[in-house]
Amino acid sequence: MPAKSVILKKRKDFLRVAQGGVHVVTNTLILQAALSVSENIENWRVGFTATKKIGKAYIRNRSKRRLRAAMREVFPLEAMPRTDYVLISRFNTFCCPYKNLLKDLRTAVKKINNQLKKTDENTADLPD
RNA sequence: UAAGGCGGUCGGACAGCUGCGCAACAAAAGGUAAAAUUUGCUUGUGAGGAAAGUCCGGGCUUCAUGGAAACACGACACCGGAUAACGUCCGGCCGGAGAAAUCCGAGGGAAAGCGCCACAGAAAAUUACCGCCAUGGUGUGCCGUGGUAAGGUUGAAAAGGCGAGGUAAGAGCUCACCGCCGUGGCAGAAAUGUUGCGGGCAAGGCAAGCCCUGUCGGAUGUAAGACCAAGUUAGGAAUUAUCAGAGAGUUCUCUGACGGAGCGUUUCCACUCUGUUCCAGAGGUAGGUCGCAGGAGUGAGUUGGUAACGGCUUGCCAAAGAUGAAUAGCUGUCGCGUCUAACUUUGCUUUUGCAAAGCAAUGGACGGCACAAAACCCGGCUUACAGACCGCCUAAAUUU
RNA sequence: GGAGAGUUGGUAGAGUGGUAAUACAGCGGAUUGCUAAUCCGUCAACGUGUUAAAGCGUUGCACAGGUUCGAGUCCUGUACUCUCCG
Repeated sequence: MPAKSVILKKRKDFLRVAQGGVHVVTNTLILQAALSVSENIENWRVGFTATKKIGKAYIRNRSKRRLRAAMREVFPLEAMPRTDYVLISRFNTFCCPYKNLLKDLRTAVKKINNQLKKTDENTADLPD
């Protein structure tokens, strides 16, 4: 298990993941991911986003907190190293049952890992 | 009693497990040392009454500066006070609502000027269509001239109102009362109230139309601004360069004059900067550090004041300080709310039971269970807000 | 965090304080053997009315107040949308 998760903070990182990566949509959240560009980082990294569309400030804050709490339970078991994840909250992230949130996050992470592996193999096959 | 009004306080509580930001402390590695870094069964601490809207007023910041005058632009506007200041607050006046407590009001000027008042109506501000009266003519239908503004019609609004006198008919033409305007007395610090005298209607509404009068205001917002600083990039050309004097000694310095520039514009004064022109520059992008938490602060007592608020004494806070933004997630118990019953009440039935009503007690179910989260800091305003509690006031209604 | 603009039929989009234009789309009709194009009419909501209409009334310019005889327009507050500042 990695010692500590690294939180994404820079706008650049978010844009790179959103444009260059793959994404999975579930009922309660959206997950984006891309391989990390930095070679030094052994651990996975993760960022959280909530748009103004889903509500006012206190709703956005709590949505992100719940995502963070769910991440702590799920990611140590499921996440791949040297990968950047971005979790985006949806309308019902704020009010849905916590168990649903956990379940959705687990399935989303598994799916996205499979997709990442595929793309990784494809790029490896391509001749430089 | 229930109802209404005003002011104030609070804004779920406790426990467990897993976590977050900041500060302190300790340890680790590191190095001359320090900073930064990592770790911690360590310790402490961590959202609001509106943190919100960004609507006002300040502090603070930079813009190369201060003062005066005029102009422009904007805000405000009964009177007096409070305040650092305000469009805020307090007290009073006037107008309106209410039975009262109490509440509401952008509440200066329309006799400085301009503008607008659609349609309708004769006329929307020096007006006359129908009327009424007098008089002349006449074809006896009516027509002309003059007077008048009481009555009619329109409209949101019609030229003081109402009554009496008066008159050809009428009219503030005259008079009483009311209103209005001017002016004096008294009360008051003033707004204003009250009262006397005079005028004789001249003066319709709109200033949240332009405007006038008075008061106030430079712009900019912590993405201000200060500092450190990867990467990248860093002197050429033309022409000899205001005037006078002095020093040094061959392009510099000082003094004075002249020209130019200096926080909306113009002018003046002082002060400062600058001295041939053009391009490129004279560094500061990514990133980081500071700004960044104790100040017009607040509890209690006392004192001045009707009050807002001020003075004095004494206590409390220097431990929120983030920046894709911490203060949480889950579970349990209690509390709260809603619903419900095998619970309660009533009716029926010999009982079992059936039906209806209810949530005061008992049991159960459901529910993040008000509005909403600091983002430089204060004083206000505005808007959102489940529920709980406290104090004072009113007396229409009901009861005793 | 800060600064600024806007909101009018289904859509676009005018509108000096005095009757909510215009275009497109839609609907109905004319034209045609049929369609397109063209031309004419209609077109905010609700109520009333009628066999069906016409007509009549009320409310409508994001929402709520205010000024005014009268607000889409002027003033104040609220909500929402968009743009700019890195």
